[in-house]
Amino acid sequence: MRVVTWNVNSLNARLARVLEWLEANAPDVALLQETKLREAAFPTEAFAALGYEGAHVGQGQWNGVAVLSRVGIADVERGLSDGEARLVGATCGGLRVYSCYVPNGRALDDPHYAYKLRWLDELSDRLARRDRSGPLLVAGDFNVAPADLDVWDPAALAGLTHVSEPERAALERLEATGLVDVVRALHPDEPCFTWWDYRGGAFHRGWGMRIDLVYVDADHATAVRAAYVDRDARKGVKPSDHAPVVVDLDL
DNA sequence: ATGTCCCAACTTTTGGGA
Repeated sequence: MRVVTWNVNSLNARLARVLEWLEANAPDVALLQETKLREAAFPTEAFAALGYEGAHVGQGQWNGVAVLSRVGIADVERGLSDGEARLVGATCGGLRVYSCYVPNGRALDDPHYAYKLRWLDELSDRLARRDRSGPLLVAGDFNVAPADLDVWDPAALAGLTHVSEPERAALERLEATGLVDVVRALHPDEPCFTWWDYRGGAFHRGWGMRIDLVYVDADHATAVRAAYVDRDARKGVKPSDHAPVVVDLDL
């Protein structure tokens, strides 16, 4: 089974590129973030034409998460207690998946930063109580770089969000529910950046971060055959500022 | 590091968010 997670930064602006990518890479399940669409505006027919069913939690201008699947969608789970469109879960071909869009945090002294930490802890609490009878994959834009290897220059980011100790500790609590960061597990020494700012020529300068993560439950992490970032998708005309992260599993 | 992109709006330019 092939699963991809991708923060598309507006599904409206990115639809042609997303469809092209789906056709070329043929994932069984696609987890999208930042659709920025009302639920009524979700392009159900365009995805159906490629064989995908969708489950979308949208709120319009901001946020928005979706699951696309060509192996079935059941037991859709919508959101956390904050009411924002940042989490959707579903069971696709026997695999339980979650598409996550963690709050950005903005700055360490911003109320949005405390909200980010609370949101991650609520996600951890939810996953700690999960049904462990089948395989689980939790992925999305976590807006946290787990370690210094995951950023181009730790010194340049000191004092900013995405790299602070409390954010990293919140990710560690999530992992402690029994999850494995499979890109890092398969590539222990490569940065594997997933996001580059649109500004300042960041992509070409290599100023990136690994903030889009794929977690698989520890019992099934050994079923992962490949886990990689498609950085070519960050190139070309009207790219998202995030690249897709692909995982192939032999469940 | 902030040279961009995307959205909404009493839209033709600005402000908010990332």
